[in-house]
Amino acid sequence: MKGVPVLRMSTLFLRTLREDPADAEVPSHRLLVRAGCVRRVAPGVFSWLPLGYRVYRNVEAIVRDEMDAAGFQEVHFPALLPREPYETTGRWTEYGDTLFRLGDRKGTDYLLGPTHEEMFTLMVKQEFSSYKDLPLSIYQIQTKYRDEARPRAGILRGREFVMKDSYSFDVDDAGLQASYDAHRAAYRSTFDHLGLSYVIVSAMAGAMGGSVSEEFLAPCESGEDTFVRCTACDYAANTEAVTVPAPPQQPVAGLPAAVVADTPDTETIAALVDTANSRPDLRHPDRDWTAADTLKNVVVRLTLPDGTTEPLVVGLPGDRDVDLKRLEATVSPATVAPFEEADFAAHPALVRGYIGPGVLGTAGTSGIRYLVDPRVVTGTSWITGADEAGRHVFGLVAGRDFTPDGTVEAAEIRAGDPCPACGSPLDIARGIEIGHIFQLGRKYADALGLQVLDENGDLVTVTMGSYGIGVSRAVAAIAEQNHDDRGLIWPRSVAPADIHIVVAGKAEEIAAAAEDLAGQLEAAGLTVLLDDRTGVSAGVKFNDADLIGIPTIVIVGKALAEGNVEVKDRRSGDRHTVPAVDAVAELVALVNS
RNA sequence: CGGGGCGUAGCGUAGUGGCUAGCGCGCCUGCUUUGGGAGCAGGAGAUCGUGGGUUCGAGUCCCGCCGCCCCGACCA
Repeated sequence: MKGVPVLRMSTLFLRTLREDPADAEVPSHRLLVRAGCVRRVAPGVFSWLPLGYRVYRNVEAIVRDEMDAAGFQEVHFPALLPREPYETTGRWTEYGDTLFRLGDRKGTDYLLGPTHEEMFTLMVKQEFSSYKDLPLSIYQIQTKYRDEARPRAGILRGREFVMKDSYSFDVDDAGLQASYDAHRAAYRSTFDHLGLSYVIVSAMAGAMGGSVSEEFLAPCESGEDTFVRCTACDYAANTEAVTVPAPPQQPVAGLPAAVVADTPDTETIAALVDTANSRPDLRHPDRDWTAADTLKNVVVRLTLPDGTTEPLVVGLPGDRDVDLKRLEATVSPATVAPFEEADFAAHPALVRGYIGPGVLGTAGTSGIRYLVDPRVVTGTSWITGADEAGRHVFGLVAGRDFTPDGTVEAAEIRAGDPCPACGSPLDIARGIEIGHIFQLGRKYADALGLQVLDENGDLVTVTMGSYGIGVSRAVAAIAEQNHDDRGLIWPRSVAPADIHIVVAGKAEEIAAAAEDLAGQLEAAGLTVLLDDRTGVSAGVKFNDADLIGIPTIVIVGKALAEGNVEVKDRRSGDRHTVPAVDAVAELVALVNS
């Protein structure tokens, strides 16, 4: 931001708050509100005030510059979109209540774009028809709308937000991989320049469709995504995308036959294990039974986008809970809900507390789809329900006594679980999703008929990638990672100004010296916030400066008597005196370093 | 979606069915102050989220709705 006039606190449209707003919990929300950066307008909808908007614009400019530098071309779509393209790809339905829908005066359906794959696909279809035109990567920076069930944490998860979304178009898989890699590299550079620390994790494509997908997560407590990181190798994944390593299959020959036992009042795993260990006829010959010896069968109700529902049973070791997010990610776009009384009433074959594989499976008597955890491999032996009240079966062997319809990744992931890549223990942490890159493949091109002629004159369907950066969310993520108990600490690259000058003292020479310094810094191309308020005590100004979080604070005050000013580093708190005549050179060097 | 908590001035809050809804911060005026959230005096600012109900009387009790925050969603 060269040549920007000095911002003056005396006239700035800003009111800082001395106390935390009562409705803000996470640090970024609290501090962005207190520092006068944003204000809430409606649930999940925020306005930007001057200081916050400067940060926002800096973030946006860095994103734009990086995209341009990578050779991607900027376009711009409307946020208000017609229904038809989204109907064609099925997302008018798949997006469900998350889609903001509206009608015009004639009753025609419109939507506010949650993301723009359809529009980009159609635009390329309209303009290009030859392989010679590809590869192509185009992007926009635009306001998106998603009617989130639960907006939260200020601008971390809003219903209106700004996203940079890119789309790549290639004739073949190798081209898609190259475009994907180019975006991945551009994203790394972007987040580096934004001053964010991040990890790249394997992810689930979800409703977006496609195969390969990675997320850029900014690790922090307030994050909504849980991810794992290997303590030994470089494996990292969203918990939704972690694949549980399957143990080797065991020979079934020689295993004892399954035995059904009366086990009254053992509707919970804990009660079942206690009973099994306390009864001589059920005891394990060598050791105590544990919950991991049981096969727990959890029933859920899937709701498909068209509103129809179907039951699904997930079988998993009894010491594990079902992670609904993981399950939902694998069955998307269907949603998952717990099975309720009415559901059990409709399926009498399911005996609560005693459900077992006996009746399960699409080929079983119940006809209910039965998927199991990858640990339930052929040859493993289980204690599980006998499908009769008060009875369990011991020694039921997978692959011999029952055959599930398939496996599913739905069990909770715990710290210490083995890494799927190397077997070392996994760590668990939380992060904010700041970027997501997908190899979409041909889902949208197929649905919308995006084809080009190849060098042989044959029509081929284009393969696509889609890539998003949460621009407004990045502002909040940066705030989450860069603050202390006194306020924000912006990275230099996005700070609302380069230098914050505090006029500490009422002497005219002090004000004049501060003005002079501000003018020189401005002339040198730095952006300056000058606290020139009169009648405001130095303490108030110092506190506001710490709250606002410009990385370098220059105090013009009592040191001026010796011809000095003080330069304070916001992050470290270190301060030192500098001869006023040398200040400009030092500050320019500091900012450009 | 479910459960819990909350909603009083720009912000933070007190208010136990009964007087003109109180306090701090912020804001305005004046004077004094001015290096880590100054002092004194005076002042403006509230349909107590909203709609209904109970009551002689409701910020206070009841119900609906809206909004905010937190937790939860399976234990077979």
